[in-house]
Amino acid sequence: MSDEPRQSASHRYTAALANEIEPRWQARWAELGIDRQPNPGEAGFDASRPKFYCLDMFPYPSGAGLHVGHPEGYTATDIICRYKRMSGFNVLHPMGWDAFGLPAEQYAIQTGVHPAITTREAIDNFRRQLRRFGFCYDWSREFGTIDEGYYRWTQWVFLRLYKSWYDPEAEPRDATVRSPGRARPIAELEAEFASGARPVRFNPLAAEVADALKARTYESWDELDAGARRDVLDSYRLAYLGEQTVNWCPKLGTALANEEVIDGKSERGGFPVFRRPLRQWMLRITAYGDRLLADLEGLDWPESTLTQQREWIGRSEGAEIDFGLPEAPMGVGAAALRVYTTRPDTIFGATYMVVAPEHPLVDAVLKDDGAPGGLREYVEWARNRSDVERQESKDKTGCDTGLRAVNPATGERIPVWTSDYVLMGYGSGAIMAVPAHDQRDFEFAEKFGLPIQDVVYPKPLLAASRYFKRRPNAGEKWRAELSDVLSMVTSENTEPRDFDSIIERARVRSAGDETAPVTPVAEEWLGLLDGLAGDDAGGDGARDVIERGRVHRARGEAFAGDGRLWHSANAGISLNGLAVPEAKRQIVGWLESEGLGQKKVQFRLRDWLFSRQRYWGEPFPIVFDEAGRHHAVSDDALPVTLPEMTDYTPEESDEPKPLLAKAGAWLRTTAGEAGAEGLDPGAGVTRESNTMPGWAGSCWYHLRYTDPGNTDRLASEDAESYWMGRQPDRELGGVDLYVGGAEHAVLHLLYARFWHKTLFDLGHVSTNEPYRKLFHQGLILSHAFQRADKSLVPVDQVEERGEDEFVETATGERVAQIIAKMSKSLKNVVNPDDVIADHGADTFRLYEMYMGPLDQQKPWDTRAIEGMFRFLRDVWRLCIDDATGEPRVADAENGDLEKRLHRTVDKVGGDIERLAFNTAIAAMIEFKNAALSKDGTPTLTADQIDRFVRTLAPFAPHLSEEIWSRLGRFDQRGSVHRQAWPEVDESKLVDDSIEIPVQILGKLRSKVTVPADADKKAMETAALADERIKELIEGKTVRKVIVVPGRLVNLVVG
RNA sequence: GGGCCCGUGGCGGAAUCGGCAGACGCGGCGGAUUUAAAAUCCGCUUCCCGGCGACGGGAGUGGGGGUUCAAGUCCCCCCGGGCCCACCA
Repeated sequence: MSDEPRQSASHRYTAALANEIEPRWQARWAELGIDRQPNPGEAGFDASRPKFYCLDMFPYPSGAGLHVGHPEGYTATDIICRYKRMSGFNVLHPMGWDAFGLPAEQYAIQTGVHPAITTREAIDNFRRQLRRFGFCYDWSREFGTIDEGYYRWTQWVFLRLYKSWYDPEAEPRDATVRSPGRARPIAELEAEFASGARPVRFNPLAAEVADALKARTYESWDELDAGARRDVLDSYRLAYLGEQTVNWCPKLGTALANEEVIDGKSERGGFPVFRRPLRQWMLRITAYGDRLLADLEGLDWPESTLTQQREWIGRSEGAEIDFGLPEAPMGVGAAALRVYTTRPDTIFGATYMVVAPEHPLVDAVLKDDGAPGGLREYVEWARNRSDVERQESKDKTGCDTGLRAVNPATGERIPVWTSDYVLMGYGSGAIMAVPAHDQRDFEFAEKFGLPIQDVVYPKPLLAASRYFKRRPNAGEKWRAELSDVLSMVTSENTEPRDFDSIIERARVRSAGDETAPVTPVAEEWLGLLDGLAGDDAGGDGARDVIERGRVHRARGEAFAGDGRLWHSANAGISLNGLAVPEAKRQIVGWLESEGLGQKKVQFRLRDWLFSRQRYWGEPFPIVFDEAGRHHAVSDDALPVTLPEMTDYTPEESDEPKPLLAKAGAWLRTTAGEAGAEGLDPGAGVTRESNTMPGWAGSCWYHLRYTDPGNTDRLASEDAESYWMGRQPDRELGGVDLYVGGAEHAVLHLLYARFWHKTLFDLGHVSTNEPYRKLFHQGLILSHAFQRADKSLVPVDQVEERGEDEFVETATGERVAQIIAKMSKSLKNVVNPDDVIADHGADTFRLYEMYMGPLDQQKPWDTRAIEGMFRFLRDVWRLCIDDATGEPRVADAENGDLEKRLHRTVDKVGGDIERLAFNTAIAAMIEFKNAALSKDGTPTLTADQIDRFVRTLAPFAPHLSEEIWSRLGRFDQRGSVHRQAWPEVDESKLVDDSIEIPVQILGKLRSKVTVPADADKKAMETAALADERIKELIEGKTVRKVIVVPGRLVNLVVG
């Protein structure tokens, strides 16, 4: 082997060489600090450069280590950051750890090892793996959310929420706020109450405060005692204690997320789970509902994410309506039942009402002796039913409460039922049921035999009638056409967006067959429409339709679409003949004038449940005095650290008991010891023993990176406003590019926006929105195998039998190869460490970027990695002599290659800007293919290698630096990663002459070469002079010539 | 059930603004080199028809229709796949 001639080529690019040069350069870069980015005011900061803040969603460091999905987004941002740095930007590109969380705690329960230990180990492993990729993070800014120096400020932000309220009338801080209102310190509210500048009352926006309390306005602040003042102020806080129904598992001693509850039992252990109201910390995110919605406008975010946020916020406009309860038994206590509806226009069709099983009215009825039989049993069953169960079975269940309400529009007495399809958490927990026009109400009414009353008449039929009227002399053909229209109208439950398109389709269908039969359905509808034709708004014809034409009902559906009202009249008001929007306006106006209801904006968004009964999270900076009142820990006393514990097993209990409640010595202390504000230092206090949820740390980490070591503030004003501030050319400030998975499209991004906005309102940060531009990388998938019954088989239990034939080893059964998510159980997870060992980090980076568009999901193909390795090997061979390891430099410049190089630089730069790394790499491969000589002679001058290597550097930083160094450039000018992006000579991008296609009737027939700047006339002349074209148009008339300068010529011949 | 996204060669994908469909890579086929294989290098590679060949003709971007001189791209309908939300009145 050793005498093999090619063996002398010992300087070839191999995996071994990659694994030698990569760590070597990583160490050298760290030593030189080339990825350090100084802050304003620090040595080495260049104020003349614009800034670029590029943020990756920081990982949760799991024990399993890095997944191939992590480096996908990280490589993309790395390329952009390196490119931006070369293009003259100050680049902030940090990395850290989202390290509080459940998995570490679960592991601690099993092993007794403190979560901090396992988490620190996982962080060290993640850091090692990330560094091996050569990412240009400024590691001097690294932190974890579990660092005391970090979560101290998480607690500090919580206290800002605790000490603030939302003033809907306050002037926004700047014009980027698109909806009124702003958070203000609660001290200002107190001062306004005390001075009489503001009427003293409970917070009208507080969901946790009873309506009766909210209705009252107090004479003066002095009238109230200290306790009452606290109650009033507490109702305004953005962080407050409120009741929320949760899934409570006594055996596990914790509340569970809905996903952790299956069939009413805990996922772990199978213990029973109960829905239980629990008093805990809530954040008043609903106060920001309008702003979180309105400020989405103007963000450069994926449309799908914007949509998801809008839907999650779920703003709807409707009305609150009071239904009288004249015969309610004593003890029910309410004279009216309040409902929320988005369709007040359908009130004439409200034939019964439904309240949630948790509704106070139900409890009131149950206290009464006259409660109907079975009600108690139903309510108990329903209240203990988990959300998961409710979702699994959508069969309607319910029970009559025996109460009767009065429909204010019709004056009729209607029954009040209870059912779990009405949720206590939305609106007022009660609805007016309109079974004719709401699918859920319809199903309920069908099941329990409740009356159904139509009041809205579908518009397509009105449109069809107009169409019919336009053709009074309709013959067979038109009848056929109309029958098609009608069959479409009646066969589709969706409202056609455009009636003309239906007509168009009908015309197309019937065009081929003039005698198309008139179907029985169409016949019926033609009859109905005949009756209707005389009067759109009403009359006997329309009434006939209403009575006979209950098409939707016949199909087992309620008609929920837009349309016109009918049968909607009493002595007080008539909605007959009105379209839905107008009918809504009229009925709400009438209700308001009668004092029976008013317009109401409702959000789907609920306040954020912020307490967890867990250990491994941020402790609340809150203590309770002996009277049970909460008090803030002062800013100076932060952080409140977690107590050491030896046993992480939750306590079995009937009452919710957080894990920290076991830490007796920590739990019970004095106000002085805890640093509590406004209490006698000797007073005994109990610490809040819940911890914050995993989301807390990720709500503001983008701010900390700007100044991670600051001990006085969450970040200095200078650093924060420089990195997060507005750019001269942009309306919005914030992070310039935020890249991460689409799984965070709602919760993380909504929570972070909320915190950021509060900090903005209070003057702690300089922008209204945290993330100006957002991008989601697509999932990286893998192969898996599927049996005929669709069950999946791990890849190690399958063998290949020839072309595309796979069988399960154990059974010999044939299985299909499919694309699936990587998962441990399928044994198809790719380990980044292995890929780097086999090919090097540069190849790995290139491969992941070459797989396809960054935002699409793509299957991992181990074989295709080879292609990227070959590319890098060829680049190496292009620049470095295999035998000597010296650079291969041509003396004279090849003009064609020079042109290509300029185009490549231009294309790659543009592609990076639009995150199209796959095509950028393709362009570089093309250049390599053109430049690589067949005979082994050098083709590129030193200057050309210099520029090409700079172009490749953001993608393959190690190989580029090595070639750069062997070219002598490192010694002369320092690292390739601190060089400028190669300049593009515009004149090199255009050719003198270009080949343009000549089409005849849109079909390519020939090509002609014309000067690049040829005008229309010249192009036309050249095209018509072409031999082939002349031949083809021989004897035909050229009717028209389409010339697109620089692109093509198209001849229209006839 | 609702919303969003996506369907292009054997495979991943390209076509950035309605203007030459299939760039680039993988795989495959043929050849060179080799005692041989691997590796490497060179060539071909959407399909169909004709031609020894240069080449010529036709079809073609899930299916059907429309707009246009021109459609992968825009509009309508249908089919298939994926993701998210899901009793929110």
